[in-house]
Amino acid sequence: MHDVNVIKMKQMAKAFKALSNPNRLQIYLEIIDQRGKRVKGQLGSGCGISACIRRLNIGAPTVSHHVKELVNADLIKVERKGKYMTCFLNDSMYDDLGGFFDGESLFCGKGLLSKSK
Amino acid sequence: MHDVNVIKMKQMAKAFKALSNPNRLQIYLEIIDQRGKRVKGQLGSGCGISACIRRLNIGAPTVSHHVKELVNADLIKVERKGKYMTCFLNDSMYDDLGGFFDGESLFCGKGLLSKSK
DNA sequence: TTTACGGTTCTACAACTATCAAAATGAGTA
DNA sequence: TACTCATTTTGATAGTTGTAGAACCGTAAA
Repeated sequence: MHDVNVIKMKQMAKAFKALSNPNRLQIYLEIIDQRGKRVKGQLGSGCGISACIRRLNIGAPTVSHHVKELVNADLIKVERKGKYMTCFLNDSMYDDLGGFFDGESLFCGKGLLSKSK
Repeated sequence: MHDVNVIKMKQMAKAFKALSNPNRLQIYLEIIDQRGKRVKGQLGSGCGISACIRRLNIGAPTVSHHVKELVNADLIKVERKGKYMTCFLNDSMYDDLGGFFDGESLFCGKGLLSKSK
Protein backbone atom coordinates (compact mmCIF):
# COMPACT_ATOMS: atom_id res chain seq x y z
CA MET A 1 0.00 0.00 0.00
CA HIS A 2 2.75 2.38 -0.89
CA ASP A 3 1.52 5.87 -0.66
CA VAL A 4 3.08 8.82 -2.47
CA ASN A 5 3.42 10.33 0.98
CA VAL A 6 5.65 7.55 2.19
CA ILE A 7 8.05 8.24 -0.65
CA LYS A 8 7.95 11.94 0.01
CA MET A 9 8.57 11.37 3.67
CA LYS A 10 11.69 9.36 2.97
CA GLN A 11 12.85 12.18 0.75
CA MET A 12 12.24 14.63 3.57
CA ALA A 13 14.15 12.52 6.07
CA LYS A 14 17.02 12.42 3.62
CA ALA A 15 16.95 16.19 3.24
CA PHE A 16 16.88 16.67 6.99
CA LYS A 17 19.81 14.33 7.34
CA ALA A 18 21.74 16.37 4.80
CA LEU A 19 21.03 19.51 6.80
CA SER A 20 21.85 17.93 10.13
CA ASN A 21 25.57 18.54 9.87
CA PRO A 22 26.58 22.08 10.86
CA ASN A 23 29.11 22.40 8.07
CA ARG A 24 26.67 21.13 5.50
CA LEU A 25 24.02 23.47 6.82
CA GLN A 26 26.43 26.36 6.42
CA ILE A 27 27.17 25.39 2.87
CA TYR A 28 23.46 25.22 2.17
CA LEU A 29 22.92 28.63 3.75
CA GLU A 30 25.77 30.06 1.77
CA ILE A 31 24.22 28.77 -1.41
CA ILE A 32 20.91 30.37 -0.50
CA ASP A 33 22.77 33.50 0.46
CA GLN A 34 24.63 33.81 -2.82
CA ARG A 35 21.43 34.12 -4.75
CA GLY A 36 21.54 30.84 -6.61
CA LYS A 37 17.83 31.05 -5.92
CA ARG A 38 14.66 31.88 -7.80
CA VAL A 39 16.34 31.93 -11.15
CA LYS A 40 14.95 28.84 -12.80
CA GLY A 41 16.26 28.17 -16.23
CA GLN A 42 18.68 31.00 -16.26
CA LEU A 43 21.09 30.63 -13.42
CA GLY A 44 21.99 33.31 -10.93
CA SER A 45 25.45 33.93 -9.56
CA GLY A 46 25.44 30.73 -7.55
CA CYS A 47 28.06 29.78 -5.03
CA GLY A 48 31.57 28.61 -5.81
CA ILE A 49 32.84 25.59 -3.99
CA SER A 50 36.25 27.07 -3.37
CA ALA A 51 34.60 29.91 -1.48
CA CYS A 52 33.07 27.35 0.85
CA ILE A 53 36.36 25.59 1.28
CA ARG A 54 38.04 28.83 2.22
CA ARG A 55 35.34 29.96 4.62
CA LEU A 56 34.68 26.72 6.43
CA ASN A 57 37.41 25.24 8.50
CA ILE A 58 37.45 21.89 6.75
CA GLY A 59 39.41 20.39 3.90
CA ALA A 60 38.49 20.22 0.24
CA PRO A 61 37.71 16.50 0.24
CA THR A 62 35.27 17.01 3.06
CA VAL A 63 33.54 19.90 1.33
CA SER A 64 33.33 17.84 -1.82
CA HIS A 65 31.74 15.05 0.17
CA HIS A 66 29.25 17.43 1.76
CA VAL A 67 28.29 18.96 -1.55
CA LYS A 68 27.68 15.50 -2.94
CA GLU A 69 25.38 14.76 -0.04
CA LEU A 70 23.42 17.95 -0.59
CA VAL A 71 23.05 17.09 -4.27
CA ASN A 72 22.07 13.56 -3.37
CA ALA A 73 19.38 14.89 -1.07
CA ASP A 74 18.06 17.06 -3.90
CA LEU A 75 18.70 20.21 -1.93
CA ILE A 76 21.04 21.78 -4.44
CA LYS A 77 22.26 21.41 -7.99
CA VAL A 78 25.76 21.89 -9.21
CA GLU A 79 27.03 23.03 -12.55
CA ARG A 80 30.50 22.89 -13.96
CA LYS A 81 31.72 25.99 -15.70
CA GLY A 82 35.10 25.16 -17.11
CA LYS A 83 37.40 24.69 -14.20
CA TYR A 84 34.91 25.87 -11.61
CA MET A 85 31.98 24.35 -9.87
CA THR A 86 28.95 26.41 -8.94
CA CYS A 87 26.11 25.44 -6.64
CA PHE A 88 22.49 26.46 -6.97
CA LEU A 89 19.52 26.03 -4.75
CA ASN A 90 16.93 23.50 -5.74
CA ASP A 91 13.88 25.67 -5.37
CA SER A 92 11.29 22.94 -5.36
CA MET A 93 12.90 21.10 -2.48
CA TYR A 94 13.25 24.35 -0.60
CA ASP A 95 9.54 24.91 -1.08
CA ASP A 96 8.68 21.36 -0.08
CA LEU A 97 10.62 21.75 3.14
CA GLY A 98 8.86 25.02 3.81
CA GLY A 99 5.52 23.35 3.18
CA PHE A 100 6.39 20.72 5.71
CA PHE A 101 6.17 23.21 8.52
CA ASP A 102 3.35 25.43 7.41
CA GLY A 103 0.53 23.45 8.96
CA GLU A 104 -0.90 22.67 5.55
CA SER A 105 1.40 19.79 4.86
CA LEU A 106 0.30 16.57 3.28
CA PHE A 107 1.75 14.92 6.31
CA CYS A 108 -0.36 16.57 8.94
CA GLY A 109 -3.85 15.69 9.88
CA LYS A 110 -4.42 13.21 7.12
CA GLY A 111 -2.88 10.37 5.23
CA LEU A 112 0.27 8.54 6.10
CA LEU A 113 -0.14 8.03 9.78
CA SER A 114 -3.74 8.69 10.52
CA LYS A 115 -4.73 5.99 8.03
CA SER A 116 -3.22 3.36 10.32
CA LYS A 117 -6.08 3.71 12.78
CA MET B 1 31.97 37.61 17.68
CA HIS B 2 29.22 35.23 18.62
CA ASP B 3 26.08 36.14 16.87
CA VAL B 4 22.63 35.14 17.99
CA ASN B 5 22.27 33.63 14.55
CA VAL B 6 25.12 31.24 15.14
CA ILE B 7 23.39 29.91 18.20
CA LYS B 8 20.14 29.61 16.34
CA MET B 9 21.85 27.83 13.51
CA LYS B 10 23.26 25.21 15.83
CA GLN B 11 19.80 24.75 17.23
CA MET B 12 18.46 24.27 13.71
CA ALA B 13 21.13 21.73 12.85
CA LYS B 14 20.22 19.85 15.98
CA ALA B 15 16.56 19.88 15.04
CA PHE B 16 17.33 18.65 11.55
CA LYS B 17 19.44 15.89 12.97
CA ALA B 18 16.57 14.84 15.16
CA LEU B 19 14.30 14.70 12.13
CA SER B 20 16.82 12.88 9.98
CA ASN B 21 15.93 9.45 11.26
CA PRO B 22 12.85 8.01 9.55
CA ASN B 23 11.45 6.55 12.72
CA ARG B 24 11.94 9.77 14.60
CA LEU B 25 10.37 11.71 11.77
CA GLN B 26 7.36 9.41 11.94
CA ILE B 27 7.06 9.94 15.66
CA TYR B 28 7.23 13.68 15.12
CA LEU B 29 4.59 13.53 12.41
CA GLU B 30 2.39 11.42 14.59
CA ILE B 31 2.68 13.99 17.35
CA ILE B 32 1.67 16.74 14.93
CA ASP B 33 -1.10 14.53 13.66
CA GLN B 34 -2.60 13.84 17.07
CA ARG B 35 -3.32 17.48 17.67
CA GLY B 36 -0.78 18.19 20.33
CA LYS B 37 -0.53 21.38 18.35
CA ARG B 38 -1.71 24.99 18.56
CA VAL B 39 -3.00 24.63 22.06
CA LYS B 40 -0.54 26.67 24.05
CA GLY B 41 -1.07 26.60 27.76
CA GLN B 42 -3.92 24.17 27.63
CA LEU B 43 -2.79 20.96 26.09
CA GLY B 44 -4.56 19.08 23.35
CA SER B 45 -4.97 15.34 23.23
CA GLY B 46 -1.27 14.81 22.50
CA CYS B 47 0.23 11.55 21.44
CA GLY B 48 0.81 8.55 23.66
CA ILE B 49 4.15 6.85 23.53
CA SER B 50 2.66 3.38 23.59
CA ALA B 51 0.76 4.24 20.42
CA CYS B 52 4.05 5.00 18.71
CA ILE B 53 5.57 1.81 19.99
CA ARG B 54 2.70 -0.17 18.61
CA ARG B 55 2.66 1.52 15.22
CA LEU B 56 6.36 1.67 14.52
CA ASN B 57 8.21 -1.56 14.09
CA ILE B 58 10.76 -0.90 16.79
CA GLY B 59 11.02 -1.71 20.48
CA ALA B 60 10.06 0.39 23.43
CA PRO B 61 13.61 1.31 24.45
CA THR B 62 14.30 2.62 20.98
CA VAL B 63 11.16 4.70 20.94
CA SER B 64 12.06 6.05 24.35
CA HIS B 65 15.46 6.99 23.03
CA HIS B 66 13.98 8.71 19.99
CA VAL B 67 11.51 10.66 22.07
CA LYS B 68 14.32 11.85 24.27
CA GLU B 69 16.20 13.08 21.21
CA LEU B 70 13.16 14.96 19.97
CA VAL B 71 12.77 16.58 23.38
CA ASN B 72 16.47 17.34 23.45
CA ALA B 73 16.18 19.07 20.09
CA ASP B 74 13.29 21.14 21.44
CA LEU B 75 10.93 19.75 18.87
CA ILE B 76 8.46 18.32 21.34
CA LYS B 77 7.57 18.32 25.00
CA VAL B 78 6.46 15.39 27.05
CA GLU B 79 4.20 15.22 30.02
CA ARG B 80 3.49 12.41 32.40
CA LYS B 81 -0.13 11.76 33.10
CA GLY B 82 -0.12 9.14 35.79
CA LYS B 83 1.20 5.98 34.24
CA TYR B 84 1.29 7.32 30.71
CA MET B 85 3.54 9.62 28.81
CA THR B 86 2.12 12.08 26.33
CA CYS B 87 3.96 14.07 23.70
CA PHE B 88 3.13 17.54 22.47
CA LEU B 89 4.48 19.64 19.69
CA ASN B 90 6.73 22.55 20.57
CA ASP B 91 5.00 25.18 18.52
CA SER B 92 7.75 27.76 18.58
CA MET B 93 10.32 25.37 17.16
CA TYR B 94 7.85 24.27 14.52
CA ASP B 95 7.41 27.89 13.56
CA ASP B 96 11.15 28.53 13.56
CA LEU B 97 11.70 25.63 11.22
CA GLY B 98 8.97 26.89 8.96
CA GLY B 99 10.54 30.33 8.98
CA PHE B 100 13.79 28.80 7.92
CA PHE B 101 12.38 27.94 4.53
CA ASP B 102 10.13 30.88 3.84
CA GLY B 103 12.71 33.12 2.20
CA GLU B 104 12.41 35.62 5.04
CA SER B 105 14.74 33.81 7.34
CA LEU B 106 17.34 35.54 9.43
CA PHE B 107 19.77 33.21 7.78
CA CYS B 108 19.23 34.26 4.21
CA GLY B 109 20.62 37.29 2.53
CA LYS B 110 22.13 38.81 5.60
CA GLY B 111 24.12 38.08 8.71
CA LEU B 112 25.96 34.93 9.55
CA LEU B 113 27.66 34.13 6.31
CA SER B 114 27.43 37.25 4.25
CA LYS B 115 29.20 39.16 7.00
CA SER B 116 32.38 37.21 6.25
CA LYS B 117 32.93 39.17 3.06
C1' DT C 1 53.62 20.06 -22.90
C1' DT C 2 54.39 21.43 -18.46
C1' DT C 3 52.57 23.61 -14.53
C1' DA C 4 49.06 25.16 -11.43
C1' DC C 5 44.69 24.91 -9.61
C1' DG C 6 39.85 23.36 -8.54
C1' DG C 7 37.72 19.53 -7.39
C1' DT C 8 37.18 14.25 -6.77
C1' DT C 9 38.10 9.52 -5.31
C1' DC C 10 39.96 6.18 -2.20
C1' DT C 11 41.16 4.73 2.17
C1' DA C 12 41.24 4.74 6.95
C1' DC C 13 39.80 5.86 11.48
C1' DA C 14 37.64 7.90 15.56
C1' DA C 15 33.25 9.20 17.00
C1' DC C 16 28.59 8.64 16.88
C1' DT C 17 23.88 6.25 16.15
C1' DA C 18 20.09 2.90 16.06
C1' DT C 19 18.78 -0.92 17.79
C1' DC C 20 17.83 -4.77 21.00
C1' DA C 21 17.85 -7.57 25.35
C1' DA C 22 17.76 -7.41 30.02
C1' DA C 23 17.29 -5.17 34.15
C1' DA C 24 15.47 -1.24 36.65
C1' DT C 25 12.14 2.34 37.81
C1' DG C 26 7.75 4.24 38.76
C1' DA C 27 2.75 4.50 39.07
C1' DG C 28 -1.72 2.40 39.53
C1' DT C 29 -4.28 -1.57 41.44
C1' DA C 30 -5.56 -5.55 44.13
C1' DT D 1 2.35 -5.49 50.46
C1' DA D 2 2.73 -7.70 45.96
C1' DC D 3 1.54 -7.49 41.14
C1' DT D 4 1.17 -5.46 36.61
C1' DC D 5 1.97 -2.39 33.09
C1' DA D 6 4.39 1.74 30.84
C1' DT D 7 8.50 3.64 30.28
C1' DT D 8 13.59 4.22 31.11
C1' DT D 9 18.30 2.92 31.85
C1' DT D 10 22.17 0.09 30.97
C1' DG D 11 25.17 -2.53 28.14
C1' DA D 12 26.38 -4.39 23.95
C1' DT D 13 26.80 -4.47 18.99
C1' DA D 14 26.42 -3.54 14.08
C1' DG D 15 26.40 0.05 11.15
C1' DT D 16 26.97 5.02 9.82
C1' DT D 17 29.25 9.53 9.55
C1' DG D 18 32.74 13.38 9.41
C1' DT D 19 37.04 14.12 8.61
C1' DA D 20 41.85 14.09 6.84
C1' DG D 21 45.76 12.54 3.78
C1' DA D 22 47.36 10.93 -0.48
C1' DA D 23 46.71 10.30 -5.03
C1' DC D 24 44.16 11.42 -8.95
C1' DC D 25 41.49 13.93 -12.92
C1' DG D 26 40.36 18.03 -16.01
C1' DT D 27 40.87 22.46 -17.39
C1' DA D 28 43.41 26.46 -18.45
C1' DA D 29 47.34 29.24 -18.77
C1' DA D 30 52.23 29.71 -19.63
